[in-house]
Amino acid sequence: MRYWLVKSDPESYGWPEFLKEGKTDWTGVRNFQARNNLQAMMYGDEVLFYHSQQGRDIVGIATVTKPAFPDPTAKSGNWVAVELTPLQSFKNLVNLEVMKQTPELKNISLIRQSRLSVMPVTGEEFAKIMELSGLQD
DNA sequence: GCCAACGTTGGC
DNA sequence: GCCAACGTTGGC
Repeated sequence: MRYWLVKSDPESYGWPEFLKEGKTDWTGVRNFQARNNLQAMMYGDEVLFYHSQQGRDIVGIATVTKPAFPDPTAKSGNWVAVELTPLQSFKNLVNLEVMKQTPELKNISLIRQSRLSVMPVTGEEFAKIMELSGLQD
């Protein structure tokens, strides 16, 4: 199983709406690197859900319930979407600033490549984030 | 609101 | 094919 992180501006789509809907198609990605990451996701992979712009926190974990399929919102081009389902809400939100101050997370893509919206997370990074969230996994 | 990072576009 | 201009994202 692999670990990932997706970003969303809570103003357009936040964790509470995601919980309410019960699942969502992660569409609209129009960046090749992010697209490649979506394509590499497999059923059951765990995905950290990060609120960009407002909060700047990882707020919970989702899981991939449908691997990559053609993005229905794309008018042209080879873009894909996945279906995500909420798995767990974090007890303690994990803030960007805290991650920056955590030595184990200094190489995390979230910090190194701030504009990428879908990115891989290592097992070690995932474990550390779980620890910071107050959930033991 | 500003600005840095960076991806994309278009002129040459 | 290079690179300047421009647009977008996201941290601050």
